[in-house]
Amino acid sequence: MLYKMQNRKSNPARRSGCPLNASVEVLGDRWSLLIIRDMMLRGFSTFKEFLGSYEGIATNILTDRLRRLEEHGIIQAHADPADGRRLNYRLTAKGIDLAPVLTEMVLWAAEHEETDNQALVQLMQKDRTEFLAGIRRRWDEENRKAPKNGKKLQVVRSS
Amino acid sequence: MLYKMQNRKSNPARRSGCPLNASVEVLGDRWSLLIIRDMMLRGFSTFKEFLGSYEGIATNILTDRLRRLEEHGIIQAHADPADGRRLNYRLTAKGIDLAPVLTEMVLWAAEHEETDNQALVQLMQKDRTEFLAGIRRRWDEENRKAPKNGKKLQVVRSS
DNA sequence: CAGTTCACTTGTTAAAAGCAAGTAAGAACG
DNA sequence: CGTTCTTACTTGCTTTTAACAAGTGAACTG
Repeated sequence: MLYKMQNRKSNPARRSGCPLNASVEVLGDRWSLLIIRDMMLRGFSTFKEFLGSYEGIATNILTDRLRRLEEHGIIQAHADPADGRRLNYRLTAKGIDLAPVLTEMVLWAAEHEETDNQALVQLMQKDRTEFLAGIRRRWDEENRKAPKNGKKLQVVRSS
Repeated sequence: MLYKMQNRKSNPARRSGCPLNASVEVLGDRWSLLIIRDMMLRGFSTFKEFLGSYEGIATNILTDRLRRLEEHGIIQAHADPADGRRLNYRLTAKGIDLAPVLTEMVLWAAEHEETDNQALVQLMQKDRTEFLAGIRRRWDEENRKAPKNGKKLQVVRSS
């Protein structure tokens, strides 16, 4: 098992109460933020889409990260009403609130590292507030229609 | 060896050109950001101080993270002119530019997780721009006096 | 109802983290 | 000026986590 099962409430033995440490314990690995990026910026929502992302995550790691993000209340899995095999993962309010973090990380890297995707970066640089408002707007819209058809899962996880 | 040695310029085989991925590859682990926090917010600068931080990093991991952060140009080691044993680590301009990232991570965790240090959080919430300006100001001051006595190391690393 | 797609599992190997102990260069004290 | 202490590491070993490859079962598709 990749991660020991933990009571899904609050903080099961955190290293410290520092808020930065809390963020690091949730997001401080090589994949979680990339999954959130794919959902927030590219509109991805399924296992297969995440798998196909350029960086190439392994299936077991992806499964584990999706479970962790769900345990931390950052994403939620919804059964697709049109296809029983498919799970649609969506960002929660807590998840979409990570937009400023992602934005600052993108801006920092764009300034100090060699990176691609200048279009996105320029959007962020031009008016960060408006960029964030746009992300929020899209999320609001998706959530206004989505919960009607794809209802929350009863059984979140089998094991 | 904890990390394979890599040419210290630019991007030695990055997973993708996405700026977020660049940030994640540099900062996406359980310790780097905490070390940066200690330097930025608590004024720590020596190996011993980092070691004593609450989360309890191991000596070999700390050595490795300091080396990585230095390789990425986020910190710089300076020989202490008053004590030849001691190295003073200081944030570079690239390093201090991480202040907005840290701030957003702290604010996110403060809002969505159970955390301590409400004093710091309220400072950030009240006026984020002024908070960031304060960090920058302190860094400017420290750099105005520091480079005079503690000059840059000739031999950065032995191996 | 044979084949395919989707979201995982399982098994194995590689890499990284964590722990304990040791070390070398330098400083402080007597 | 030699013993002791401090700082910043190394080294060796064990545990945990990540990565890679292959397989599985339920659900859809032609």
